[in-house]
Amino acid sequence: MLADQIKQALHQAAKTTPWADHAPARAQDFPLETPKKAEHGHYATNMAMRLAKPLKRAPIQIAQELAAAVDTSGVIESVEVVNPGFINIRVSAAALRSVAVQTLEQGESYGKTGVGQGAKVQVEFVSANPTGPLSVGHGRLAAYGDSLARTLAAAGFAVQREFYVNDVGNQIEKLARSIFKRTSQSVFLNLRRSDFQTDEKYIQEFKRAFKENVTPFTTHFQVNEDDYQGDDVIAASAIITEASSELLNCVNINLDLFRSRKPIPNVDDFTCENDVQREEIQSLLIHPECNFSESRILNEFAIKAVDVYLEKQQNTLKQFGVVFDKWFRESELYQLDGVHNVEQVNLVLNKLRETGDMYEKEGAVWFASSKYLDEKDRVVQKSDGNKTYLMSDIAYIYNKLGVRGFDTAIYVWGADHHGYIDRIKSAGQALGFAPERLEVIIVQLVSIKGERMSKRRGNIIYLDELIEDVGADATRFFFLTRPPGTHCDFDMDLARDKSENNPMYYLQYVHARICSMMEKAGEANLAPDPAALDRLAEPVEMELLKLIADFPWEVQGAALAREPHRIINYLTAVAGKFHSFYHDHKVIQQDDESLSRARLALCGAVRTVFRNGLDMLGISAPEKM
RNA sequence: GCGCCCGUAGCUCAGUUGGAUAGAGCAACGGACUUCUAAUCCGUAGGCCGCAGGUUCGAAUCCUGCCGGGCGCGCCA
Repeated sequence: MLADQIKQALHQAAKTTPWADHAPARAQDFPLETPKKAEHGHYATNMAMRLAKPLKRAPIQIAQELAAAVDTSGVIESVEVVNPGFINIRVSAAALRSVAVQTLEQGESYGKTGVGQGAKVQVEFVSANPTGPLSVGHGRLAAYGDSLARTLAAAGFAVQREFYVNDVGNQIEKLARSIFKRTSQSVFLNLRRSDFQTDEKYIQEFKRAFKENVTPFTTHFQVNEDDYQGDDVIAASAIITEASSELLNCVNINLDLFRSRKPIPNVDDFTCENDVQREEIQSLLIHPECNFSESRILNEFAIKAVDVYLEKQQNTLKQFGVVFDKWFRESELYQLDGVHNVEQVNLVLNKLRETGDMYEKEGAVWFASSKYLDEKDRVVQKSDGNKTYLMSDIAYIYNKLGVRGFDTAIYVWGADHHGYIDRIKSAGQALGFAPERLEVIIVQLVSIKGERMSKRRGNIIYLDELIEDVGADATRFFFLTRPPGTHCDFDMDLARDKSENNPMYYLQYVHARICSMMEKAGEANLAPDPAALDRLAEPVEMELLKLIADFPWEVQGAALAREPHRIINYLTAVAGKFHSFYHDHKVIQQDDESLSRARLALCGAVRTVFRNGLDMLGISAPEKM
């Protein structure tokens, strides 16, 4: 890329100065910036000012020494030293023109660089609990994580996108119980989803019928504060029982038992010496006639519920253009490891016991996270024997960095999780991983402005509703236009706006405009011709070429800073320049074929930048608008 | 109370490891379509960069204190 060539040249020049040993060792570390003002050149370096202090010399002199040594016979056309010590660099027109040639040659791979050196990076994001639909907050996480992954891939990292599924624990049990209750209700009410045209109608009738049938039964199977109360549970219940008549049968039998007031045997009614005995009794309790027990039903519901919600989430994300490479289930960490014949959680637990990072106190097992970054120690195994989510998370780190060998694991979390950063990083350190291998990025929460449809469910809006309302492109655009750390006020009215008020079209329009122009050119038998590029001489054309040259540099910067929003800023700047150029200069000129071909080549390069840039954002590049 | 994040134009926000005269979009006002798409362009107006100190050649950016807003502080996930 052009910037690298400049750095090389400067690095080379620095070697011949009196202060050569103070210059950066590697060319890629040579400071270079792109000035805001055109009169400050194409590139600038503040090297001299940085060295003024260590060298105890006037920066302007250092700058002059460097400037004098720069080879101006290649891509650099001129260097200029300005107070207090800036060195402004201009690139030759030939070098700028060759940028367009490269862009057209490289096509979809233009913008890619090798800084990542193929390092294995995992981006874990969204990771919502499989207990409900995705919200708009998840949407921002999805848009950010996915664009970050695309940007990292373009910068030469080997990226894997992962979604962590919390499929064990209290939340899942709670969900299973809620679905079980809803299913019992539907059996009692004798309602079947298949008798209704849509889920909405079914849910509506379900709620109406339930209200009108208040019996002792309803007090037993009533959903309360401890249950998930959303309508999606009613739908999930229907989906599960439609797919499994066996399970529905069990619910039926359970209801019969309840009606006949036969007590449902429970393992807690017996005294158990130990877990083995407890399990034996549990298995004996399975009803002899129908081979079922309520806890078994709940277990079955839990497994199916996770599948149902996961599939829904996957569909929503797919509509959003986000596809994960791996859906990692927490339960995997509790499966026996074939090599050591022990659960991964216990493997890690024992490992940390040996290093003294885990200890027992008051019947629980604690992680000594305060030895590292945390303010206090945390429980990983409760006194009832159950592991906490933190234990899973610790084992998960080991799985990522130790077992699967990612060089870097990036966690993308919502702001409500920021309190866990210290403990998760502590865990990484306790396991012996270098701190920089575990990154946590906090994405601030989303609020909705101009929202009108929030009456039904308070302020909760689901991601699929948002996508349906404003479209996947606009949704992604508005989430990505801000850096992750800022609070996002989502302007529904603006996002929904299908007119020129919507800034997203400003970007897409560039692409559509060029496509349409290319079509016109084709009719006139004109094609882009890089060989004609030396016809380009207008200042605005050279500025456009310079911007095109910046693309790989911008992508690289966005990837390394984990800030994909920079691509939007960049594309907006290119769009402004392009629209301005388009307005002032006619591309297709019947009486000047070579100029037409040259400008078409320029436009083709701009189009490539937009295709690739929009792709990194996950926003479509329409050919017509 | 403690911790993290944020505070920039009327609104939503950029501002690249500290750099040159702080920028976009929306809203407002005034212009430009017989022309490759006006979903566009050109111009005007709009600012104690929350406040006060400090660090230095140089601060919106780094440090300290305060003010205002968001979030988090469980043997919950």
